[in-house]
Amino acid sequence: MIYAVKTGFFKNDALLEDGRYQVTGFQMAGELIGLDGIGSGIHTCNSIALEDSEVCAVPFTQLEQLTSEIPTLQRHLHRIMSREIVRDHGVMLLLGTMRAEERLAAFLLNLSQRFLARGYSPLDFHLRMTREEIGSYLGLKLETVSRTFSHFQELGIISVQHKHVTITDVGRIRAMLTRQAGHP
Amino acid sequence: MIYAVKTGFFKNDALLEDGRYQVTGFQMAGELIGLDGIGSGIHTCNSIALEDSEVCAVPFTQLEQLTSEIPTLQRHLHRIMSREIVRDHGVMLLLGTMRAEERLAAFLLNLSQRFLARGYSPLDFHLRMTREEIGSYLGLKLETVSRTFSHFQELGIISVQHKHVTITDVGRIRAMLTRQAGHP
DNA sequence: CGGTAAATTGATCTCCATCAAAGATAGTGG
DNA sequence: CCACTATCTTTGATGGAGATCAATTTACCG
Repeated sequence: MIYAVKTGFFKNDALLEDGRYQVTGFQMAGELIGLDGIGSGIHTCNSIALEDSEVCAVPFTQLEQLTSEIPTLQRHLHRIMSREIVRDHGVMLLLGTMRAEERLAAFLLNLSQRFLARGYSPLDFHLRMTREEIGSYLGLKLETVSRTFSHFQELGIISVQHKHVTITDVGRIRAMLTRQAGHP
Repeated sequence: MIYAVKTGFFKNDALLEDGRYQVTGFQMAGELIGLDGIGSGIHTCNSIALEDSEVCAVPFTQLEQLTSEIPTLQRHLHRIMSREIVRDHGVMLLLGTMRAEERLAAFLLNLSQRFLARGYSPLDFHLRMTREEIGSYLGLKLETVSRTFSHFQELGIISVQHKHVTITDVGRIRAMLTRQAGHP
């Protein structure tokens, strides 16, 4: 099965045999869940709704039949899958090269853009996930996430009240992601 | 274009506008390069041969035509793409949750398995990439990679001479990846 | 209202990055 | 064949970002 999110908010996570666990992504309206199972039919990760949500479930077999009949759909599916691969590479870069503040800035900017694309305010939104889930996704501990939020607030870049975030200086957030030459 | 590696060894890397750089993977015989460009036709990363190599280039359009005609091929392509997504999630887990020794152990084990699958010795092989490239892939600095190699050697787990690695205790390497309960 | 989960904040420690220098290797040309 | 150079690797010393441990505080919900 593949699931298209109609409304709501999901988290995706991977669990290894040895107990290692990590949030691998968050999905909102219009995004697909379960691409990892195409072809093999076996999913390697779980998805959990973080609020009341609606999805549209599509069986793999049906999807593959449709795509062979409709070339446009096939191309569309390929585009979505390759976009997922590119997105994962972006997360790998984040996890491999960024420091805590850069990671959180990238995270907030990404959420902001996705809310904007859906007609919600890009500067004022409600986080559906906990600090721990954010930390897991960003490769940080929940305490570090909390501290970094506080620090951003001290700097006057954002205003946080628990799960409600208001971005007051998008420029500064963007600037955090533009690494200066010679920076560690 | 998609490239199927016939012989040789490649590294793949992503370069961001701000100069951030990371090796996103290594490919050997039988593996595909360029899956990120399917659908959009635009590649977001580079591939560099680390030794004399041969590839088979397949244009996207031709590939998509063939897959709509041959259902088995379509399913095969989907399987390969989703496997790439799953692989990326594995790297995300590595980058997000593992310490240096675990990362290098996972890296060596992965190489070992891939050499075995191709009929080469899984316990005795030649690294084609530099310490810096390994470090970039694993989210570590080259010095840390070198030190960790040395440490593994002191422990009697492997024997390293520059780019030649001999695994003398696979069990211990596997054990490093089986995180004990309560471990940091 | 209690009771539980989530978040904040502080103090300390650890792993890895950074800085620095020497040693090994392969490739080049005399 | 051997010096010569550029690149890669190893190893040591030091420092810093974030993890860990610990204690409140705040929100959430039956």
